[in-house]
Amino acid sequence: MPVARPETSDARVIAHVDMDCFYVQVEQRKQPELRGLPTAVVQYNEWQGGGLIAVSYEARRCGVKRSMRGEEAKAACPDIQLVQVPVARGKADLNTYRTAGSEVVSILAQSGKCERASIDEVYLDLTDAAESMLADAPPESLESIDEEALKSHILGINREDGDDFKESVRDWICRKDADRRDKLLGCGIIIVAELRKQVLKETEFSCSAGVAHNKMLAKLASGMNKPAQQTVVPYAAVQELLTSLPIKKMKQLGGKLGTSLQTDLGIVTVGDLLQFSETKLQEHYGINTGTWLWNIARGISGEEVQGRLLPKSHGSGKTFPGPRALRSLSNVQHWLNQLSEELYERLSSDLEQNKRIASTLTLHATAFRSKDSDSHKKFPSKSCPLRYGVTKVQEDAFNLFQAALREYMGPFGTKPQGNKKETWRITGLSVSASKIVDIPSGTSSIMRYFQSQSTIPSCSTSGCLQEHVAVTPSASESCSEQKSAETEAAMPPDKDMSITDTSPDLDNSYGNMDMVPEKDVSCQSNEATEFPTQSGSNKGTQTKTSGQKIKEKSRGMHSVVDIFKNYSAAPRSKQETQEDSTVSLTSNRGSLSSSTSHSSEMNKEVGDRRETEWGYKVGEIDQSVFDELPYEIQREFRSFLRPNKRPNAGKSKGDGSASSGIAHYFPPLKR
DNA sequence: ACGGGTGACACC
DNA sequence: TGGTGTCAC
Repeated sequence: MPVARPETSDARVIAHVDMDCFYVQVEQRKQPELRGLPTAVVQYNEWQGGGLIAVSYEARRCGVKRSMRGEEAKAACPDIQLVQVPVARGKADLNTYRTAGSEVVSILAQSGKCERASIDEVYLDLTDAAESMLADAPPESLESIDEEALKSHILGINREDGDDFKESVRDWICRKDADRRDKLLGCGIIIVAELRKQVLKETEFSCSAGVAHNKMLAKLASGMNKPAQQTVVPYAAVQELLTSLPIKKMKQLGGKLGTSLQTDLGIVTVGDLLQFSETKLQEHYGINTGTWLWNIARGISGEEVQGRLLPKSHGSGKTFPGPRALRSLSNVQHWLNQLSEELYERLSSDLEQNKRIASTLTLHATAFRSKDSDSHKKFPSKSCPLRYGVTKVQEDAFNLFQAALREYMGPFGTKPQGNKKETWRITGLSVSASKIVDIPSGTSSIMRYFQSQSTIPSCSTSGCLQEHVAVTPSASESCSEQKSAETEAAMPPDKDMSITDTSPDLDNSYGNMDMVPEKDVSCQSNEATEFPTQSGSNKGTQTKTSGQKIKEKSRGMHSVVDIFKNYSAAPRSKQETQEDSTVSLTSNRGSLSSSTSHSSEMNKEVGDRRETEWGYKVGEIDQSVFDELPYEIQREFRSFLRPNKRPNAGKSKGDGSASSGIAHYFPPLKR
């Protein structure tokens, strides 16, 4: 699965910045009295003291390790301070850590291309910055070198002898006869040291870093001297570093592939790997992975730093181990509601802070079937278009679950196999949102994407759009009677922490699956209109929530989601994919209310040519589709239609031309 | 059948 | 595609 990326010819300067026991630091910043004490962050304290997810270095010295239980940690290190992960909606809530991670990213993103690799890790491409420094103010010209930079570990430079190691570091950095690549790394050292100091100053978090010519080596280096230190891999040190390195230490080789290398080919160290020809490796692992392996054995990796500061998906999940497994639909629904709420909260802030909307909702679950044969059949994951609105996400998630459950339990209708009821247990649930696209920034997003519609070369005609949209799937093919009242009543106010599932189990049997209709059924959402499921393609997610919507879609309605999808498919004008370095922390750059004079001018244009220039008519977007828009977009849409009421109407001419004729197509704002 | 909750990515 | 599997922190 790793894929080979040949090294670019020019030497790059890549840094990997890794926060030291990040969750612990976040908690210690919140509670400074914990600083310096052996500390661990733990979640779910009920069972054996909860599971550790971060351990301070003081605690590590006591022998505490990640993946210990809280009680073990206490045994190993009686003084350890255990801090619990915040809990919301009955599940771990990692938002404080995400936010803290964003703080760091927004600092690190200032100096070059930046990739948020995980919640506490960042890659930086400092090539440009290093080259500039080399040109304008090379290290040898500086009268003093940053003290932090002088503390760097430079592979290949002996650091043991005495306390003049800083001198040797200085010498290395300033060597004027050095290879250009080394000079660039020398600049990188100084830049990274500076960045780390800035991170420490502005966030109080310490971090470690690796500086090298590619991501793989930088990543390797960042872990070599922790905490709060940085390590550099000069080109000349690569071979020595790698030859004795166990392959399992290399990223991507920590799992099955690494094991296979070891057991099938007898490869333990990268040096061993070096002995194998590229073709030999390809024979065993395919062309891509083979080449990739051959390359990394030589320290070659051309993987680029992706300019991405924001996640590409959001997910919310929870496991229900052993005795806590979910055994009833109503309990599953309850938890899906909780997960969906959290997910939606995060989607909302992504929209507000980053102006992005997600378009796909996916449900994952892990399950077991108690009786019966192939019990390791996987529970299928299912996805559908994401409709904005908490209850919509909740409904869709539940519908996806039911569709998947039917598939999982088999194509038998409502009858149990034999006389025993076949039962299921759910041990893990998660909902996630993906395919996140930027909304055209600033103001008038709606108009811009309308405009973009007419400029998309390949797929701008309404015919194409229509076809695309006509069968916009949603989660409700399996749309069951929601029986929400019943469910609500049946659901005990979350006593879930009790060891067993205490909720009623009435509906846990496939024999009782009448509430998960196999065939068509009337879909009772709020506006419940009856409709037939599409006959042939009973394939899971092919129908719309309401019959009304189906009808209207087939008349040529357009889903806003599709519009956005098409928009994002068009070449963006934005040159670099790197977002603003102001990420989320700086809570928002102008909410939609911050409009510009641009908008009024656009409005005028819009007023007259609405139906001719664009591939379709504004009025063709019906209410149900409108409802799928994120609330903020609805709001903007509305202001677009009624310029006089636009938030900063002051600047607008507000000719009102659109206000009467079109506005009635659109319902009151709904959340 | 506890390493939990999240994420990215390659493959088909 | 959407769905699956792997990997990592």
